[in-house]
Amino acid sequence: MSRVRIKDVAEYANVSTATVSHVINQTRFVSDETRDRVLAAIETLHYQPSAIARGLATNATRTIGLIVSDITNPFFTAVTRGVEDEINRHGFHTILSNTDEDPEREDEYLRLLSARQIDGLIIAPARAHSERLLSISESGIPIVLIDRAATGVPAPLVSVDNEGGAYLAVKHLLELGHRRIGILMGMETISTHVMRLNGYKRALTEAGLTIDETLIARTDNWLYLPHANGIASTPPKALTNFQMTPSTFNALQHLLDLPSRPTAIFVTNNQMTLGTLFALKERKLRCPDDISIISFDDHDWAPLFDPPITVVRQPTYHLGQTAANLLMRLIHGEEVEYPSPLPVEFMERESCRRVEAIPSL
Amino acid sequence: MSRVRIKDVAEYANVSTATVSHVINQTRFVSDETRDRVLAAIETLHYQPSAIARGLATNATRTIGLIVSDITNPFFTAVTRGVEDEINRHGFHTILSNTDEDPEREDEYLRLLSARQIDGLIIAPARAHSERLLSISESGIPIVLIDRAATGVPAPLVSVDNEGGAYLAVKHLLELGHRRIGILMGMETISTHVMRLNGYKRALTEAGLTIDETLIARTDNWLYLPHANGIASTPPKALTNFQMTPSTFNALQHLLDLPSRPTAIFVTNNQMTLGTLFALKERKLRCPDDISIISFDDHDWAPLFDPPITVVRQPTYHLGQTAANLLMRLIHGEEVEYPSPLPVEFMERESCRRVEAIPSL
DNA sequence: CTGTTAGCGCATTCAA
DNA sequence: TTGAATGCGCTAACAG
Repeated sequence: MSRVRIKDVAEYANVSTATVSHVINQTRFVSDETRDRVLAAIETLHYQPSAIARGLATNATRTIGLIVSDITNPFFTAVTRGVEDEINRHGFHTILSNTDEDPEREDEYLRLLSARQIDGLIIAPARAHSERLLSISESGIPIVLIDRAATGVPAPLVSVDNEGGAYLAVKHLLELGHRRIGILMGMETISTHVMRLNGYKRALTEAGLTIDETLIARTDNWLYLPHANGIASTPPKALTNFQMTPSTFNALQHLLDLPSRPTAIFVTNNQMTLGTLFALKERKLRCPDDISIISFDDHDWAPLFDPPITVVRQPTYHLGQTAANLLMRLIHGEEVEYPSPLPVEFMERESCRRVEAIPSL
Repeated sequence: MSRVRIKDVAEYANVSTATVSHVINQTRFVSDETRDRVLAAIETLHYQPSAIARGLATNATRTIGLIVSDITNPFFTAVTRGVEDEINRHGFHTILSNTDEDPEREDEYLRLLSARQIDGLIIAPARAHSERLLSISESGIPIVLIDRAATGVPAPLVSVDNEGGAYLAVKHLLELGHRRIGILMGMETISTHVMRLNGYKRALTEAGLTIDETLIARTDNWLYLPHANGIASTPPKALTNFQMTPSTFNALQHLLDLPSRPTAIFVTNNQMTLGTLFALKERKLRCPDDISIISFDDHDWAPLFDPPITVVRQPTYHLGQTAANLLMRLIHGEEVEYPSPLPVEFMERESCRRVEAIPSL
């Protein structure tokens, strides 16, 4: 730890602590001569100002909080990296927290972070309405929402065009001749999923189809597999009931067990896509021969799956960057206008096939 | 921000600030009556102690630093999650930094973190020897190394049995009859890769084979693809030259262009595995028919590749947990013994085939 | 059982 | 062009 304090530097350089402070922060004029002396002293003593003390004096910590549901979700991994890079570029630090979509954990983290006097917060809220988030906002700390909206919080939202992206995906399936199109979606407490459902519905409606509620499978984002399944080293997600019920896997079984099975499924995030592929494998269903899959959110390995997955890609890293950049501007007291949704990109690969005849109903 | 200070609580409860502090920290006896009064005051005033002020007074920030090369690498993602969970369980926070294996960035982050007076540090060092890491260690802040060793730093290392795992992998290939076995490895500045190379060599030597240097392909961990290749939304890794040269892709070309091509390749981490699969695809080489692949480090999607990849799995999440747990004990002043490497697990899938005849030499 | 008070290391106002 | 002195909010002697 920096055992040498500003006082030591001052004595060594034969100036007051005020002067040392001012040369460090360039906050008032100091003659070349004394400045050099101070700088030299800092150098030889290896002086390193204490961020803590500075924080107490200035009421600014140069630290921001980042709250996501799970860093292990590749979407948030990339977002986090984007935030990190941008934040660090400004000489700030990021404190990371995972909520696992649990509102209580979110509350706890919000409490802890505000005690830490973070200078700003980037959050993918676990639910649409949070009292604590509101009160943090009211206390004046800048907030940027990422990926998901929160009601009542006067903060910019950085997200993609979820409705439009979903619309694109489903439209693609329609154009390939599909008529019974299922959707596998996450919790409707999350605005993102609602938007994607909306896009799905709009595409179907525009095509003159009616919405069949049995084709809408809901799941949480977690546990895409009945466990003990021998796959990699992810956190023990199966630990809480909250995370268990109902898994992607189960939700999908329902869809596949339907008397008239959908010929295509729109899967609304990348974790559920994994679950879907596992489920198809277990049921020995071939994609795209038996069923077509299109997914929201791309990843590095999507082109390497069997088959390569057709997706709607979101600019994940850029999402994080944008949010961080916005937050920095808010922290610096600038006015920012609320950004419009970032565009998504359609990536056609091989997981959707053309169907000729409308399946018998 | 917490506008209400300890003084306000004290006045409201008609006690001294000392008493308030003591009921909060349970650091000396307080009568039930006054304690209740204080607690009530805290409640009604929504008092939230300032972590900053506390930090200045106690010289402890309840914050640790975590330095990895890239959170986007699924290995470090899982490790980070493990660290996070364990650290938060103790009421501490984690500050995250990505070095991209760049020693200068590492130095910079170390500097910033020590100015922040973190209570401890978990680091996957970018290189074996770091002066700054040494000096941080000497200044008395607890350090735990993760995944990789660093010379001269008196800190526990939490890693897996890299040598043994590599040995296992190569032994498997040998048992399947392979004799020309290539290795695709990362930078030798990282101890982990050296250990894996050692395991590779030991297996070959024990089998009575001589080490063929042309079968050893070295690469950095980055950029597993010539860019503009239309895959997901990872950070712009191609931005620095450091990260570009020589990519997995190129290193692999060399191996595949060999006059007598290896019949199997041991790929020493998951990022390079992606690169390998892309390269095979581009060369229209079938795995395992044309070439067998075995990889160090598992991931959720490995079973879904075509073919499912045989791997040596490491307990990534557990690795992070263990490191964090160790660090907490160091922070609390406990003596800890240096842990032995965690065991790896062999996961046979379908990317390695038996070869009958020894290929003509 | 509880209160007074002196720092923690820095930034900053007021003076000079 | 620079110093002296005060305070940021809390903890922890020391005192009672």
